[in-house]
Amino acid sequence: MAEPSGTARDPEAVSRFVEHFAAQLVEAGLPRMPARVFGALLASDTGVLTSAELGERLRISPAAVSGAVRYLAQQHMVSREREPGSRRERYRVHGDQWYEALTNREAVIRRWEDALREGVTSLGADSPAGRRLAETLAFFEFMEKEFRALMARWRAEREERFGRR
Amino acid sequence: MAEPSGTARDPEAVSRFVEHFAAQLVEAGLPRMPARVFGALLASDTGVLTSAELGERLRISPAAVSGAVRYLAQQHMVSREREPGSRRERYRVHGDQWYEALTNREAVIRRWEDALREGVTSLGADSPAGRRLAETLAFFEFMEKEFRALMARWRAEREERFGRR
DNA sequence: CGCTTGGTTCACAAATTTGTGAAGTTAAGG
DNA sequence: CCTTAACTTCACAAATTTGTGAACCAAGCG
Repeated sequence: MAEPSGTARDPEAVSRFVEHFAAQLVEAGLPRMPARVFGALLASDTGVLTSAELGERLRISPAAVSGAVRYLAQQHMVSREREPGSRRERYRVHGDQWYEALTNREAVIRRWEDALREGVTSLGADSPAGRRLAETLAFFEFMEKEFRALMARWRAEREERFGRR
Repeated sequence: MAEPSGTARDPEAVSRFVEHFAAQLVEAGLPRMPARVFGALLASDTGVLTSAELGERLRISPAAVSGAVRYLAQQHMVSREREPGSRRERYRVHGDQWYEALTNREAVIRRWEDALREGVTSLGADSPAGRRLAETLAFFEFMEKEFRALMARWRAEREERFGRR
């Protein structure tokens, strides 16, 4: 009932991919369960799964699902949708949304910048250390600016190659 | 003896910056000790400190220093230098090196791409899930390519603003 | 050659994180 | 209203990670 029966795929193969991909995400710093849940969503045909489906596919408790999706939603890697007229909650990976979230660490970078600015003033802009911090700060500011342009270019290329969503 | 006495700074203020900045890095996924060590190096005037100096400033054991610098060196965030004719080991943050390492997750991305490619074949390039994975893969390939150009632009801007190293 | 200083490795205790079962909460459906 | 389905929250046990002291190693120096 989970997938439109159009494409019957080997669940073994799907699971192998999910676990392998999740392992890479874990290595990159994502907690284990969120990584697996994210992998399962990515590998689902519709890109939407309910909590129950996630728990079943990954063989984890409802509590684990709950924790994982809360984390992912906070990171903007999935969106939750309350299907009206039903108690089922559904989670979705948007084609765009998710990788923006992964790379877009905007908020994180912003806090680094704040800390660096604080450092420059408190160590003195004229001290050698102050200069090093200032340069680092300039780098992040540069990246922040350039990144917007880069994402815009991607959207253009994407639309051209995959069509609009 | 640690710093050239030219700029006498408030060690309190330095420590505050180090801890605050380290906290941000930790939040971004870096382990605690490496983050603190990195902060201490960033905030030092020369950008070079010995193990002993690091241990003293951060109030941590030699073992902790050893572990932290091993980690940082592996991530290419610091380089270790064996000062010839002395047993002292010195650790350095290069102006460039370090932020390239932080952003440049090249190896990580490469492994994501591999996992995604595997997924596309095993789920079928024509299935909806396969198409989603393919699009994700295309995104990372795009980023990888663009990122090189972006770094080149940064080096140019940097040289202009801060002079060559 | 030994002594001594600077670092590394190892085993372990402490702290943190993870995932679970069980109890609690909310709202649909009779 | 009362029942029940679908989560969520909580307390706790298990596993993992962290940082330390202690033993160990390597290289200058006398």
